[in-house]
Amino acid sequence: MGARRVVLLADLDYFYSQAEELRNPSMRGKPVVVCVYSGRTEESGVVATANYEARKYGVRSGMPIALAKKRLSGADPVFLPVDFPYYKEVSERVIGIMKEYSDQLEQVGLDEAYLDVSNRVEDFAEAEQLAKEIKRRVLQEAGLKLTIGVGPNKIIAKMASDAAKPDGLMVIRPENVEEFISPLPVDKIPGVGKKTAERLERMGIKTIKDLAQFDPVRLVDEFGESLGAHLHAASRGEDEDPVRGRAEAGSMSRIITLKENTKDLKAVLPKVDEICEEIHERAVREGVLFRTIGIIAITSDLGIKTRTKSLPAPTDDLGTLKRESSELVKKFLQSTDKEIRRIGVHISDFTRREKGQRTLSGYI
DNA sequence: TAAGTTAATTCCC
DNA sequence: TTAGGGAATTAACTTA
Ligand SMILES: Nc1ncnc2c1ncn2[C@@H]1O[C@H](COP(=O)(O)OP(=O)(O)OP(=O)(O)O)[C@@H](O)[C@H]1O
Ligand SMILES: [Mg+2]
Repeated sequence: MGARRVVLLADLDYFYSQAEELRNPSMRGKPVVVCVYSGRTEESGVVATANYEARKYGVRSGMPIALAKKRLSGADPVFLPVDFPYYKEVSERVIGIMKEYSDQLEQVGLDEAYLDVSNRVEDFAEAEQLAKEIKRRVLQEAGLKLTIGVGPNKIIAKMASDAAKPDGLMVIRPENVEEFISPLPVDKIPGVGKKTAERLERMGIKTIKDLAQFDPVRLVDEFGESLGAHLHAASRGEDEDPVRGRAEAGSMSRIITLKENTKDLKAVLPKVDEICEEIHERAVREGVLFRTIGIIAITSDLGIKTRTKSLPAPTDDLGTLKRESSELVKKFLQSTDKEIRRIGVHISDFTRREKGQRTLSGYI
């Protein structure tokens, strides 16, 4: 029961930029920056990712495009818009190769996958050889570099990969877990983001060593049963979370940036209608019915607000989608004084539309 | 009081 | 100071 595991985390290096270099190899050696343009002004938007040539100049994911341009002036950079369908295609080729190495594969986003190889290897030395083979094959057959972390669980595999990138391989055996994690800052623990790291810092906890020495009862007190226990276990390098395949896509969303911030419902509703039409078209094309409708509003202070409503029955009716989305936006604007910067619509709680299935359409 | 449902948030890529 | 996807937690409410 709960036999010791060998878990591997494979993470493609600077993925979107690397995919672009694959499509156009003449860009290799130059800084390549993949951008999400918002359309508000000519250059508004952020960097999705940048290759390591660009990172040398301090360019990072999430950085405004204008700042990246400034940092790269004179460095002969290439700026490209994101192309999700292409990255998805490239990703599928890579995941296909990895699936040959374990039937326990958990994909995370487009560029990462956990593999539980406990049944395929005898020890960590063998896992290291397997990881080398995966790296070799992904490079030969898909043309991409990646980093692999190997450990006794998902958290350690992930932290090993983070420490080894780019084009790296790091194996952390159980007996080396403590020395590996102790000196690292707490925000290197997967699941500890900005908010949690700030709270820990206020409690005087900066490194994982600090966290390991802290009274677990007080952690649970502070952070609740789940996060408190997770923090304590992680500080000791322990993590039982299994590698498991993820379900098919269960939601669709589309969010846009408005030309100008507004609190005027009449200015937002036409956009909401357009977004609903796009999402509806995709839902019908993919044959899904949705039972939950939501809106996402990013306010001028960049706060993220969501409002959702569950329907009495699944539907794919456009009128219902538009009515409910509009209603949620209207109620949101009535509940606040803030201006809206970005607006989006979200559908979820899918069931597949079976042949000839009918729905309660257009209910009120 | 327990169990299910709904809505909002936090965190991940 | 972006987009689109996912998992998990938690609080509040409903129902049995
Ligand atoms: N803030 C972001 N906004 C939009 N897309 C992002 C953002 N951060 C990461 N991504 C996209 O997700 C992909 C995977 O993210 P990840 O954190 O693995 O970084 P990466 O670009 O692959 O770099 P590396 O893994 O070498 O550090 C990236 O290629 C990237 O383009
Ligand atoms: Mg990556």
